[in-house]
Amino acid sequence: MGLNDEVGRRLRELRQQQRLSLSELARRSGVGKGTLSELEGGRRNPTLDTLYALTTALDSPLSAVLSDHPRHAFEAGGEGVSGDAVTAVLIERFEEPPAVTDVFRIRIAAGSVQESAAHIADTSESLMVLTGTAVVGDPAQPQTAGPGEYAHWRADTPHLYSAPTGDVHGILFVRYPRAGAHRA
Amino acid sequence: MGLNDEVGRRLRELRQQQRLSLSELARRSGVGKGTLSELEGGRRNPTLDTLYALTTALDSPLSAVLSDHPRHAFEAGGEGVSGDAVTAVLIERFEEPPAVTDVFRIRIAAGSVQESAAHIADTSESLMVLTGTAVVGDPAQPQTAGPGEYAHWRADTPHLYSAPTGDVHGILFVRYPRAGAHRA
DNA sequence: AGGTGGCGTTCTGTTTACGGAACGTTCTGT
DNA sequence: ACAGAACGTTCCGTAAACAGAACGCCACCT
Repeated sequence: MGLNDEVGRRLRELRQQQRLSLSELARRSGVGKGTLSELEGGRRNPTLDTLYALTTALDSPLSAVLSDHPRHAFEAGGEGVSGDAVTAVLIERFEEPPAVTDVFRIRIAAGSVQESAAHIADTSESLMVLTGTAVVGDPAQPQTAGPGEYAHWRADTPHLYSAPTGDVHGILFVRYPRAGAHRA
Repeated sequence: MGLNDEVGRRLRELRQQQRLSLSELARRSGVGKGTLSELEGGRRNPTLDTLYALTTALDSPLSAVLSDHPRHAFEAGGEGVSGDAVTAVLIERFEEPPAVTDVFRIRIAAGSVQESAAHIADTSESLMVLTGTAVVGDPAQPQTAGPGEYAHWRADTPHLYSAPTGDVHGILFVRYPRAGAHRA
């Protein structure tokens, strides 16, 4: 049930869908046909270059051959249940001398509450809600933001994310100083 | 030109986002730290197993590290609201029954002023400034927003975008009622 | 100060993914 | 029947990806 079995299987499927022989794909991609044979059989652990050469020759994106695991846990580790209450994917990162801003596409699962530990000093977060109603920020004085609304809070203290009434989608901004100090 | 440079760069970004040291990530993923160091430097051609071990330890999907979607989608993304002074690329669109929200990556050229005509009724816009200082909104009472700050204005009247002191980068939200009949 | 422990890089020996050659098989055509 | 050619698999020498050790650096101890 290896990852390489999976990738090999997909590779073979893709090739056969295009009515290409193993030899022909090897020729077009520049990959040795022995390599390709063992790869499709899941008996090899391909390098990125090899995968890229093959998917390109198959006119497919790399993702066509990788088991797409579209889950990303936000703020994993730390305390508490880092479950699937909040998922976030980085879509942009801005760096300028004094600070860095990360822009995430975020989803808060319906009915869930997640508390996040403090980040480094002078970190702040902002949320633009796209759909749903979010309750976020300081646990003592949380803010509520609905579709099209905006919230801003300090993130150098513990803070929470929750979606009491239904799934929330939004864009989250995390802004923190550029200095590289570590906290305990 | 390397695919491996790109992957290495993303890997490092992801790791730093999570405030993990190289050594710590190596420990958690079971990947040798020498390997990880050279990988982040683009001096290696990682195998699938290695990539998977790393992205799993980073709680990210494999695709987060493959130049496939995340950032190239922006460059490829076509639809823009472009004038002389303002360039914008759509990065996300949310549709829910009452309204649609478009999320743009926006740049306002230094020293420029652009006025936009009124959009349809009940349209509003919000801007999160990432770098620079923007002056935006109602021409009679424009708002100023610096890095990390936020502005919101009605867009069903003429409104302006300007960057008096230097290039401005940000994320622009345009929210408008859903086209067509009002359905409950 | 010396010591301790973290960091990221470079070095080293082992393992293995690679391209290509050699192989057995099957399917043409003459 | 026998080429001839294509197929996919297995073999082989080489290049390189790997884990881990050794290194130099810096911060914080006692």
